[in-house]
Amino acid sequence: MKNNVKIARIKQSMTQQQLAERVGVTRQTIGLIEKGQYNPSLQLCIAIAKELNKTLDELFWEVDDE
Amino acid sequence: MKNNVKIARIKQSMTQQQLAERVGVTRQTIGLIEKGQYNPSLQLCIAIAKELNKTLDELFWEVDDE
DNA sequence: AACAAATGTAATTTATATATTGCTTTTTGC
DNA sequence: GCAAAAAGCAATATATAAATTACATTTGTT
Repeated sequence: MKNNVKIARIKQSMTQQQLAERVGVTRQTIGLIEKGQYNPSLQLCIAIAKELNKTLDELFWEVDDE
Repeated sequence: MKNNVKIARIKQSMTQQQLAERVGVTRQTIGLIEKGQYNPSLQLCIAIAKELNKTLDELFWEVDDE
């Protein structure tokens, strides 16, 4: 479940906390998603993508593992 | 939670049952996703997209409501 | 070195996606 | 029109995403 959330978030100079608040989840949830340990819901993925000015594909589609 | 799964599935002349089997869920789950009543997991969205030869964006991104 | 902010991590609880079963309704081919 | 397949729908059970709380570690700043 690799993804590009962390990179995109840092490019926007946003903390996990800030992103979490804006999409309505906790900091821990964002942390685990970035770590690739969670299988987030589609709604959450969409909310994150919109906050980071990315599309689903840019963040979650065919992300090269490791 | 509108999406383009039903359209894409029919274009591939696949039944809900067949798609369900190929992505490893039940027919009911596919039915509810197509109806827009579910908030599926990212993994399932990716599996569906791959089976239908689409990307996440094509199936789930900014789908015009009705 | 000391402090603070950001992040990592872990246990427990709660909400909800998905499974299972069963029945009904619609669609499609003969 | 009839039969079978496909799809809609609903109740209950189970697995897991996400919340909550709490503490540890890292990173940057003075």
